[in-house]
Amino acid sequence: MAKSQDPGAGLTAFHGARHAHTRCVGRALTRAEALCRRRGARLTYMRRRVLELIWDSHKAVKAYDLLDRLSESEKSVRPPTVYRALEFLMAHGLVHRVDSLNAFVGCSGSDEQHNAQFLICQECGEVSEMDGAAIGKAVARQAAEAGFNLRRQTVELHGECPACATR
Amino acid sequence: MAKSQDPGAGLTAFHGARHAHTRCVGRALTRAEALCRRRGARLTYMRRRVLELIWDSHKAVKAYDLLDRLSESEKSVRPPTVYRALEFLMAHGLVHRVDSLNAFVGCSGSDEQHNAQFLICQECGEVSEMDGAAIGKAVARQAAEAGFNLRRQTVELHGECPACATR
DNA sequence: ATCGGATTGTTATAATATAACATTCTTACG
DNA sequence: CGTAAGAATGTTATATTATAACAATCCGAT
Repeated sequence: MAKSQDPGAGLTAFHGARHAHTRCVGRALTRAEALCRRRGARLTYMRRRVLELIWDSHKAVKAYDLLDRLSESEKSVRPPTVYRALEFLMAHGLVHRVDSLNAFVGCSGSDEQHNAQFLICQECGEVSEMDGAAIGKAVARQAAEAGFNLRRQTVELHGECPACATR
Repeated sequence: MAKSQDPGAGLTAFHGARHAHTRCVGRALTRAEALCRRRGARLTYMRRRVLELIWDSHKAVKAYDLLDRLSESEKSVRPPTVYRALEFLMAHGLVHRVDSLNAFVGCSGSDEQHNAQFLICQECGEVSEMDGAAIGKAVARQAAEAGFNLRRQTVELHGECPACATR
């Protein structure tokens, strides 16, 4: 249940230097389109463009890097444009904000509401999303014990990904 | 083991509107002094001043709020001064940065290295530090399963504290 | 065809943080 | 003591991240 049958495409795995990344991007865009259609939300040109750029790698991307890259292809783009697109994408769970990096990463989880946790490699910068049920439960339980009404969790784990750790 | 014998002074508890807060501040300063003496670190006037201001409440404080408050008592203080004091205090584990708030909170944990987790009330803004062993273990285990070499964790839980939840 | 809401453009600025170099303070040592 | 060396702070400037406010445009429903 936790393991993917397709190594390299697992949702919680780190990705090697050369995996078929086009597929990751394709999958993300397909999912975004389907999700927006279902919800009657508009995946406009700019929003799709930002999503593509975010999925350009498995690293978290800074808003102003997106801005620069957009400004290469489009005519000069301003901060609000990028932040609005990010806001939309986050609202629909297509992108996550990584608070400890002030950066954004594509959501590789399910459509459903999920408590995302992130493994962040300090070496290569790759970010891997987990839906760690055990962590989620431990968090929920401890919050409950403290009489705390839990609404949202930020779990960001910094260290070395398997590839960088063994290097 | 998880429960404090002294309600109102427990390390992982939220604090009521009127608890004897002078004691919290006093405890924090005493601890800071002892710790710095032990380590041969200098708890200078400015560092102590910043620590006091942070402990003025159990809420997370923004760097520029510290700046403003310092500028009331001292002659105009500039950002680097505050950030340097914060850097020192964080390096010695006397203060934590709450990434999801871009703000800082006094450390109420032990001197030892601890994996702090934060309960953050969205209503009143109070922040309560936990050292949730269960969470820490779940996190460590899941990281290990992913072949991830864990170095640092950011666990910030947003919701309503007991007082605000029942209101 | 056109009205109304959603989206994007544009300008300005707020909020957060650090670089780089000058000055002052403290301490250890002669 | 006096002073040299390193630590800490002051100062100036600027980088980075994010949002407010209002104008223009697009797009779908009537």
